[in-house]
Amino acid sequence: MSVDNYSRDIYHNTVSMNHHQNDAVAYRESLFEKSLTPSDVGKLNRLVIPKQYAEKYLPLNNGGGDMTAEKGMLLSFEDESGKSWKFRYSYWNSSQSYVLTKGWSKYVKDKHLDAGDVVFFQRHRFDFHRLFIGWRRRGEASYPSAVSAVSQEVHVNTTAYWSGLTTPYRQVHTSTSSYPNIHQEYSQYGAVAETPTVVARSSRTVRLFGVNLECHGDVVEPPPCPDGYNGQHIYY
Amino acid sequence: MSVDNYSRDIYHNTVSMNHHQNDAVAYRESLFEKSLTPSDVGKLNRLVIPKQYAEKYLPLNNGGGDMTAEKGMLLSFEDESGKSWKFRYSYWNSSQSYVLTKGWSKYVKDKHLDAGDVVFFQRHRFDFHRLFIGWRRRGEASYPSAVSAVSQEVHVNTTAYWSGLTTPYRQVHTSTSSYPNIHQEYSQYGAVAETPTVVARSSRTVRLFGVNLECHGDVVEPPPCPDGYNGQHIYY
DNA sequence: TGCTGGACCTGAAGA
DNA sequence: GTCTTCAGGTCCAGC
Repeated sequence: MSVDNYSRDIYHNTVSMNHHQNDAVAYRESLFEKSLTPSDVGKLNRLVIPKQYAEKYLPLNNGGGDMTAEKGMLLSFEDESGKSWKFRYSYWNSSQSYVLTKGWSKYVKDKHLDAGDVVFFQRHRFDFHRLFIGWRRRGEASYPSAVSAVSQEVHVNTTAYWSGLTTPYRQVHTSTSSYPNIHQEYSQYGAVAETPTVVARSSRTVRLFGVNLECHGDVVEPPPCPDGYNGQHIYY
Repeated sequence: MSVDNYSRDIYHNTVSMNHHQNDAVAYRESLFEKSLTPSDVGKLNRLVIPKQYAEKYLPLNNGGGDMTAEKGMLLSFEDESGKSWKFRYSYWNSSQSYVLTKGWSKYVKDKHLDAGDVVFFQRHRFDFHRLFIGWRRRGEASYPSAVSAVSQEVHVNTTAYWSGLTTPYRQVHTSTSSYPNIHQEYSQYGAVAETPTVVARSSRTVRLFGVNLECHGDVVEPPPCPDGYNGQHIYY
């Protein structure tokens, strides 16, 4: 059993759940979102990830000499229904850009996404290995979507203490940890394992996957996506 | 220092120079020329090289197991001002054609080329690694252009002896020699190195880059581009 | 075959 | 001016 299966939904019974959600949504934190361009939903079958977000939250170079960086990697994201979506994530040297390729067109079709619609990305607040993807129609505020509604709720619930963990991936992960979700299979629906392996041991240290993480109070960084992506790319 | 730097312009001071030229132009020999199609100067950003000339003078498969053939290669051409132009040169299986892609559109813009204009390609008579590119307006004879004027002059000066070297590239180059100009930087303007490494040693042998080349008198081949390209692609 | 996706390229726009 | 980003393209191998 993988470490992720151990750690899934450890707060399932300790946090009030929004009835729209199936899986510890209160512990998702927003990373970034993007208003989809015509190309993102067209025949190019790829999503360009704005470089600033890619390098901050979805590093290809996995903290060290990981060879997967060259040829890209597979990332798994859970959607609002708990379904797992796998996308190939890579860097295109020619255009100096980060892209989701393989699997992206299926997602666009499944959700009937159009240009101007918004996709957003989240991760588990404590388990950075768990990534989430959501979407909403263009023009909609973020609350009508169930997932993003809770995303808001999570934001409200964020304490000053935990905001210290809202840092770019590589700042809290050592080079020895493998990248989130690569080639990992998640169960189709909500997890059931409740054996906790993430335990808050003091006000300043969290043991996460066998690693003690210091949560420095002096790390003051705004939440990664507090007000959404003020996109330059608005269509319609 | 590369072999090209050694061998550049070794005849600079031994041959009368056309005052329009900057760099041993008397030793350029025409390879082929092409009347540009609308596509060649349009948004496709590529020049189709007629297959017969491509295979004769710009072989992608560099005489052996060179891996650069698969992904194409970078070729450098000097223009009439001595400026170096790099083009990606490759073979498109889908259309069974040879093309210059990357860099081509810049050249078209820089020279303000239109459909019907003519581009021509030359190489150094003794140093096949040096390639040249030139152009003229549609309808112009080849003499008004400085470069092509000298090209004519060179042709006149060609002796029966030297015409034995006017052979397809692969006939005089072994598989051990790397391809011309790949990733090589030329100085922006005329070369200054005058140390000769090309030495005529007898009436039948030329030492070129450390290789003795036999110049058989019975090799009778017409000059590669005696009268220009009798193009099928004439516009206007 | 047609479609997906992998790698490449360019032009426009902004910094 | 130059440099970077990225939207909108290309070709083509594989399925």
